[in-house]
Amino acid sequence: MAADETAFMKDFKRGELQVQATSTFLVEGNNSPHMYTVLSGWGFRYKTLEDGRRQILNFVLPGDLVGLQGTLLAEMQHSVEALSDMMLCVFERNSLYLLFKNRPSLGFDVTWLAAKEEQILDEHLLSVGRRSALERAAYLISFLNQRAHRVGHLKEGQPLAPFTQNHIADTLGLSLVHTNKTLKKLQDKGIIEWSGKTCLVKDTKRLMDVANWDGIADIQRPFI
Amino acid sequence: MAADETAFMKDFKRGELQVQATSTFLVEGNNSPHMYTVLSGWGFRYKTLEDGRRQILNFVLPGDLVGLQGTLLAEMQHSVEALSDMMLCVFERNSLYLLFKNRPSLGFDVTWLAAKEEQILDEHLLSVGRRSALERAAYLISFLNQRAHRVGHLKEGQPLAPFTQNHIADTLGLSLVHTNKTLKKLQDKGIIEWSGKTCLVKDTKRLMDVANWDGIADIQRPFI
DNA sequence: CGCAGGATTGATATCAATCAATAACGGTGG
DNA sequence: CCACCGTTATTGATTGATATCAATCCTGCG
Repeated sequence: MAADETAFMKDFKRGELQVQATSTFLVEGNNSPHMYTVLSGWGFRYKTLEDGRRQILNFVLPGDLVGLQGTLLAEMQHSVEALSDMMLCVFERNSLYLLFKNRPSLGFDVTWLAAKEEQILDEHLLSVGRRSALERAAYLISFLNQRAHRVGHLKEGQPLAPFTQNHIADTLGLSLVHTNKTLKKLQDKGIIEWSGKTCLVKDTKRLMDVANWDGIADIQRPFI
Repeated sequence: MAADETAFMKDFKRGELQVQATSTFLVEGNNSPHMYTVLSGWGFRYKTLEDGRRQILNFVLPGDLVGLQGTLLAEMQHSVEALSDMMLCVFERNSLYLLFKNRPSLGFDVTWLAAKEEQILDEHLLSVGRRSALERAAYLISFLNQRAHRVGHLKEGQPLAPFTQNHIADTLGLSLVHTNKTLKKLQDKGIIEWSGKTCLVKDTKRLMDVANWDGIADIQRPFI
């Protein structure tokens, strides 16, 4: 980001928000006046049906934009919850248009991020719709691992954390029990190691193999 | 759209493209130099696994932007196929940034459409991940029907067409046979009527009821 | 008339959900 | 330090939903 852009963003920025692990900071149906960029920590976006069934849509990591839908489409149709403590950069919803007007390149970046999110959802949908339980689990863990490394959220040899098998289940569209058995299979093959609220990937290549997945395109993400 | 914007778009526009029903006009992995807006007809976006399993991600209708991912992220990771004959408005991929620079409000609209697509994918993911076969089918048909009416693609009393139960199956993440049995159930309840490559919604309200779905927010879509 | 693509149906096989315990673990209060 | 408790993980048995297999039936069309 160029110097003048940084200056502009500083102006655009409204403050920082710290949220605690397990707290839901954006709620479906609400009409928050804010939009965020994740500075540190991670969380997830989800929707629920009336009877409580929950589907996790995607995870948010450092550099991700959160709440754009609410900003553009008037109302959030999903909630966002923190997995770890998070630090967020807060923006005023109403000033988004100013960004497009005064800094077209930043507006372009926002669109880039939106398109990227769409691409990820496409892959998730393929996964939930057409991959078997084992393939799905392998894909998800591989995806999370890769993404976490890319944004510098994880160092080499560190496990994904903290999250429960319930989170995995609700992402995969499987029951908790079956998810447990499926993860066990991956563990028995020596591909991953689940322990506590932690998942270590021991063999990235085989994991992607099982998933029948090529990985995330290695393009530089713009940062806003 | 204001008069000067129309003029600008005319300049931006590269021509029109007519595609025949069943032809695939954007292919996964390709790097097309074009981006499109749908003027008439409809089609669908999809991805496939190596062994041929196919997942339909979403449908494209008049007013939709097609190929934005390819433009921003270098490579299309899904294909697009026409269900009916379609007329497309062709744009040059490289000039997208100009649009952001010279007509921020249009850039803003592009982002709006991207966010909307994301919202729809969220709902589809919830559906495929957590709704039962019957609920899923009801949701999908209800969704398509509503969307087709909103964009003026369908008049009152007309059935959705043309598409096969195979398309439905590949959208729902179900097998063809089970999809057939599920649609039959909806038909036996008197909610829909499938005939040939056509599906008529007879009772919108009950359909949404079965699906446990509230419908698409009735916001005006920008047109590009 | 015969053919091809699409729709429909019944029988059977599989995968994943549900039910029901139990085990491991961390945190808390005594 | 220990007993207790809630959350998370694990396991086996059973049920239920959906996939697969194998026909058959339409219907529009050459």
